[in-house]
Amino acid sequence: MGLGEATLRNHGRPPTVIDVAEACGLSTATVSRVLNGLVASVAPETAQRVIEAARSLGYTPSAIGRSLRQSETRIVVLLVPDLTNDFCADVAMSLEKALQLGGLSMVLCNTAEKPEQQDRLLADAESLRPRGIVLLGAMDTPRLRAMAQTARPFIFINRRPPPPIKAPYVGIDNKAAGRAVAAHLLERGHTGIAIIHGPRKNSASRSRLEGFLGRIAEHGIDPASVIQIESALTTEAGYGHGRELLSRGQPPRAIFCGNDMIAYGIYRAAQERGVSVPGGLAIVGFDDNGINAWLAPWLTTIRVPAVDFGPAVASLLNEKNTARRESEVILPFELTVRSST
Amino acid sequence: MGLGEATLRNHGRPPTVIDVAEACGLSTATVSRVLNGLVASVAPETAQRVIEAARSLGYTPSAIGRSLRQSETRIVVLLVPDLTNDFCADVAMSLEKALQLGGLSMVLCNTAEKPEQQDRLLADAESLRPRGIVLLGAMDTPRLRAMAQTARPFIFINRRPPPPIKAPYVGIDNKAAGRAVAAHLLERGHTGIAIIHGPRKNSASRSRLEGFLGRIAEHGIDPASVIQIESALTTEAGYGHGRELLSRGQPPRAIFCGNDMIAYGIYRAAQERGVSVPGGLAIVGFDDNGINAWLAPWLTTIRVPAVDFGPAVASLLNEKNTARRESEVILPFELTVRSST
DNA sequence: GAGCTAAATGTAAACGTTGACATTGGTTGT
DNA sequence: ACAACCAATGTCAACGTTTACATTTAGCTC
Repeated sequence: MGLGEATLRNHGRPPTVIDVAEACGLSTATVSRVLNGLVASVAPETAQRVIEAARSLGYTPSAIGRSLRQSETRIVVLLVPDLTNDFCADVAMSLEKALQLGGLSMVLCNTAEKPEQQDRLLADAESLRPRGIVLLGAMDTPRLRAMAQTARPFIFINRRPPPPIKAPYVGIDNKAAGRAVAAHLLERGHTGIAIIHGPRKNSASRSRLEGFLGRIAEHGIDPASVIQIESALTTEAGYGHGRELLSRGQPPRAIFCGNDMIAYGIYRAAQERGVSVPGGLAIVGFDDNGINAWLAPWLTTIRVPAVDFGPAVASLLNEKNTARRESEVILPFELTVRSST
Repeated sequence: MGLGEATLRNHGRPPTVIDVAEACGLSTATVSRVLNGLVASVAPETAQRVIEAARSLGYTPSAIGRSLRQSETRIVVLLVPDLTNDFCADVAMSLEKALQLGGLSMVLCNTAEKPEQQDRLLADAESLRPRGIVLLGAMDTPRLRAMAQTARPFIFINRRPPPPIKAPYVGIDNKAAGRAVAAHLLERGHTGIAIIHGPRKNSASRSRLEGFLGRIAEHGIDPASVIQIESALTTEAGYGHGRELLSRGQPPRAIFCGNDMIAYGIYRAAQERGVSVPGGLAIVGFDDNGINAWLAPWLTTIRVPAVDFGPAVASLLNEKNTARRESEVILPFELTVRSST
């Protein structure tokens, strides 16, 4: 049997194009042509012979060999800050799906919001020579700046590339979203407002804060009267800040959270202190995690179309000269009003 | 400047080990030795020269070249059925973390529980020549059987390898878990029991069902009186079955769900019909998603240590002869009793 | 100082694939 | 009959890295 033979000769390694060529008495070039669908210049019965030989040997082309020859892999690297965050998971899944359609594979790495880890992962990514590198929630690190000058396509999601770097961006209009939340809270007559936002280093957090405070100011309220807290984007952090805020002499009556996770934590803190929502405290989240529909049907939040991010990124990657293009895809958001405001 | 020179010569491609060798006037062998930490047989000042040249050129070794030479990549492929499921996300994240420590990268693919898609992805995975292939919730497909005979390490999570295949397995004792849930419900005096389980094709679902019914029978109840429903493991499916069950003339008074997602759906259906939990209906989930602590603090469920799966899988991958070894890692589960029972 | 050893470095082949170019043999046009 | 062409297939180099083996050099010993 051919299979045994090849296995033997290759010392346990998978069969190569040479094995297939020998098995069907043709050259490697012809085998390659057939297997890559260049059937135009191959006789039909020859093609058939190749296909049968490949099948009987259980041949699968080596992506390594192909990549080396073409000096290009079919891999895209995605860096996320936290996969347990629903939003990240949705983006990751939608990107993987979109890439699958184009025959690309996705390497997923978790930066855990740690700059050093991001740099380590960027180095690993670089050595993979991927088709592109996608950063969800990028941090401004030395290696990022260094690598951004490369020809390799970089795409930023949710947080814009740090200033000197020019690269495509996919996200929403965070400033407008911040304004929308402020407008909503003001319209409902809420005062005593607090905002628990993400790291100021991130363009997304900054823009939301800016939009939010801007709208507040327009309404004639002193933005300085708004309690501003910089926080990690986790339930635990939200819960901690919630307890602290609610134990103040004059606790806030409305809180705008950097994401839904924080909002969950705040909600828990409010419940524990017997503060009613929205009567005693209004809460607004951000992202509208898919699970909200089932488990947090009370949460007013900004719906971000996470599953649309993947296709948008994939199509940017397929464009020519993606690297140099400073294109932007701004996706629509939507204020989802529920009972927490 | 060296950088410009190399860039020019390579026509925009990243610098290679040859560029570095030329830049420091040494051979590629020496460069390779230094960069791979074989410092033992290289003079210290020579090593320094190499390192500086590499740095000034911005050299990053190509994983492709290395892989080709060593006919082995540093990639592990993980196939999951649904990344929006918290449990899958936790496993994926913990595996990625564990692999990172060993310098491995993780390619993540979504099978969406579709057999054809799993087979397509398995073919892609094979061509990547990964260090190992990890299947979370594997389906029994032709290609899986074919590939399992390969020397390449396969590891099964949560669902055992389909019978003829021998491969390492990481999971919990599903039968015991099923028994534990039954014991708990019986102890609380619940009758009129239903079970909404995952696909019967999967060993995990089957074992749970078996353990559950076994324990019921031991209690003197006819297992045939238990309503059994095979279902997809999603909130939507749970909600649908919940509505149907609760609209029956004699609705069940206790439901054991295949995972927490289904339980969320059931809960919603119960709320909508005004059925109290656990008074009118007891609900038990499975997995204990991390978000439960915050958003579903009412759900009695089996806690599966998702974040321990990654390290367990990683250590199996690092063992020698992983492929042939039929090892098993059975992780502990825990019945988390909350107010839904 | 010849002979030996060990340290430091160099040489070259191999990994699997593809595609530019070369070759073969047959067919058409004049 | 000869050139020109076309279709089908083959040859071979290149992609970037690592490593077995070869070579050089310096430091010893007797």
